[in-house]
Amino acid sequence: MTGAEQDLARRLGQFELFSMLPADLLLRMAKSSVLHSYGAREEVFCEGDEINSLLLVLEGDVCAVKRSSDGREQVLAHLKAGDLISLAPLLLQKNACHTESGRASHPTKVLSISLELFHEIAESSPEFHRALQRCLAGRLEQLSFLAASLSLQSARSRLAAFLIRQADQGGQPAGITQEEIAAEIGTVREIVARLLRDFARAGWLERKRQHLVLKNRAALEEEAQRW
Amino acid sequence: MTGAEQDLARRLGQFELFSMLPADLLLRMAKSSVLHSYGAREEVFCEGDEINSLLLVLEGDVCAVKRSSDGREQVLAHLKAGDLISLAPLLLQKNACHTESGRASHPTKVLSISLELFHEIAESSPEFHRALQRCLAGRLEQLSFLAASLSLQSARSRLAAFLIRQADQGGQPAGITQEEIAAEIGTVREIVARLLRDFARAGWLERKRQHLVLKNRAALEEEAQRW
DNA sequence: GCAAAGTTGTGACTTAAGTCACAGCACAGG
DNA sequence: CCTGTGCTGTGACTTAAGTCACAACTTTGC
Repeated sequence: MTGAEQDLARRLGQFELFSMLPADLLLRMAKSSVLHSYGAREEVFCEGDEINSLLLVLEGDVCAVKRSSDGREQVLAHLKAGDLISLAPLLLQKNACHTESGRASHPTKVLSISLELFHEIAESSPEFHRALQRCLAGRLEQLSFLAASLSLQSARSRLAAFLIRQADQGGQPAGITQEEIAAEIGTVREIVARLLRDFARAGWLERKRQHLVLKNRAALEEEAQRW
Repeated sequence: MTGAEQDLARRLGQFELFSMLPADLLLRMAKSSVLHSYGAREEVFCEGDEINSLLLVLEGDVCAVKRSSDGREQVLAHLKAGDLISLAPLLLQKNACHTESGRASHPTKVLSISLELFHEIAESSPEFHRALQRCLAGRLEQLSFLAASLSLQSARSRLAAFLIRQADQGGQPAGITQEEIAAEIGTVREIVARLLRDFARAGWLERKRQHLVLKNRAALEEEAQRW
């Protein structure tokens, strides 16, 4: 038993999903797992691939995306530290496949854990079941919101909402290209560019290449509320 | 103990979600529950209302919808016999509110069960937890698909896909208005009318007022595959 | 420092989607 | 049987969104 494995086990125990698991189980997970590292924009998994291990995001951020034949993408979820990848297909059947593709949006570390161990964990603790449920329920709410906003809101409102969300999380929206913003809000790069220009002209923000500074949050919030 | 209650308990036990529960628990559910009936297009619950009991669809079909301020609707899910209503918010916090509105799309019976009893059930059986997870996971996959198709597919393709789905379930798509189809596929009534005309002109279906007869399923399927 | 690759800005254009208006149809209930 | 009410069909129009083309600007790597 190495110190690194104990360290990893401790980190696992800090994730909400695993916080109720006994130390020996965490240690077994740490021991039997394999670590993968990905650079920004690198493909982590691919729609259609068979799921042959449980993938857990250790750090970074993986976007779950669906692609159209003409190369457009829609981001459906962000999987961050402590999140499990392709959880839904995994729970629905044995020998499941990824139903989305995954791309690291930042440098990311992903832990690969054997499926047998996952099923053992799943059986072990009712608390773990509750945590899984909460996790699924949260994603369900997020996706409901996304689907509704794609259907009922304009690209303009979705962009405003996205900017607000970004600002709330990571300080200022930075290090993200217009192409990526487009994939988040369900449109194309040019539309994002034009809308950002509109917002800038209205004095709501300043644009400095991948670094947007919000100047009038209230106005953006109002725009985001339009349904 | 009346015969009706025993009968209800038996029906509950036939739903996948409750099939693992002991007979006495099913009977307690049946006894303490209240039955509500709704006509077609009647409102069952409303976005923003507090969730003060567990709602279970006994028979019929409830659409979970979100509305925009200008009166457009997007259907996000269909809750059928054996499905629980507003499950996600319920699992996420105490004193939760409905995050969508619900409208019966056919005559529908809904059972109202006390939240305390629900929590007791939830604790009782690990099998129940697994069933809940599968239920959540299934809805997650459906919503991912919906969000992706709203973003990446044309209204034309979404309509074709919808017609195929309808045909696969309930025989022929019947008893549904163009307005309702529009809410399903995320567009407005006139677009549905025009697209149906196009399909009819191409000989892919026949339109007879709420009764569509598919004539060329292969062509529709191909249209539905366009991404 | 320069070439290459990626990112952004923008005008001109096309097209899908949505809006408006209104006529015809069907069928439910007096 | 007629009359209201809701559903459908459709043309004309507007607008949001998407496409294309291209110039300019940044960053990266050699």
